[in-house]
Amino acid sequence: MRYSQQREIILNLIHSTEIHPTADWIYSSARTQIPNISLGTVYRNLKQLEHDKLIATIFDGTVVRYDSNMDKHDHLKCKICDSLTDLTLDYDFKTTVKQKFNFIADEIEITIIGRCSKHN
Amino acid sequence: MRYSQQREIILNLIHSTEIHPTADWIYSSARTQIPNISLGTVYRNLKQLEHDKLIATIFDGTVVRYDSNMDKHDHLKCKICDSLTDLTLDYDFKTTVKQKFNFIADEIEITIIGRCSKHN
DNA sequence: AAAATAAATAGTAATCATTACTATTTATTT
DNA sequence: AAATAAATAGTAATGATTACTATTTATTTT
Repeated sequence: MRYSQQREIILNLIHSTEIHPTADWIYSSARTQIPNISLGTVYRNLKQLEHDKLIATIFDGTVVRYDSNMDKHDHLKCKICDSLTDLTLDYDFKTTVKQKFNFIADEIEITIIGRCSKHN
Repeated sequence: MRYSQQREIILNLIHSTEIHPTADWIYSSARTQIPNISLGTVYRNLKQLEHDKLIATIFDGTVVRYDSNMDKHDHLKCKICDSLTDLTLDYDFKTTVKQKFNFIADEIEITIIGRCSKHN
């Protein structure tokens, strides 16, 4: 993968925030640095960065968000402020589903939806 | 909510299958019974049925699926055949996140991704 | 049972996120 | 410095979903 300033800015933006930004947020933010960056460039680079395991994709309902935290973790989603917060839960479902369903688990996605500490 | 044949057919279709169908599958299937049913009618009714808690929405990556199983349950997603299977896991994360994060959990979505018994 | 009504429909246009395409630019190699 | 192939900007196309509107239809009222 050849260097590009666009990709570096996109990756830095994702690392700069905890909000788990959308492609559109990244596009708007990148434009303050490269005003004529193309939205297609953002999407292409997001795909490449995900493929190279430098960022992760989160499916938040129907919208796609990006995460710079590559460690195994789960999410808290606040219905009121729409925030998505990382947390690490303790479980061993892989063993359970192998035994009960003969299912080989590669990943486990857990999202807990409710009200965060600021909104209850 | 006034009766309509279209809504009845849509609800029956969702109850008739285990595949957790998409709006498009429901539209195609409904057309065998009402050839000129409108796609907008399908979407409008899906929303109404969900609002009235007769069906549930599942976000499978970026695609939306519909589920007639309204009991609390989780999903196994096979990467090979793309099937989505219901299962019920045992956990108590609500207590954990209340204690550790003062987060009030309403729902918990768990999807286990991997290979089902037919594909390993 | 017929007329009135408001909800639901079909069909089409609009929107939104994402992907595809292409001529031009640019990082890297020769 | 020239060659080359990857990356870009800009635009068009796609796919899922929603919005709009004239017409139809289930239900209520008379």
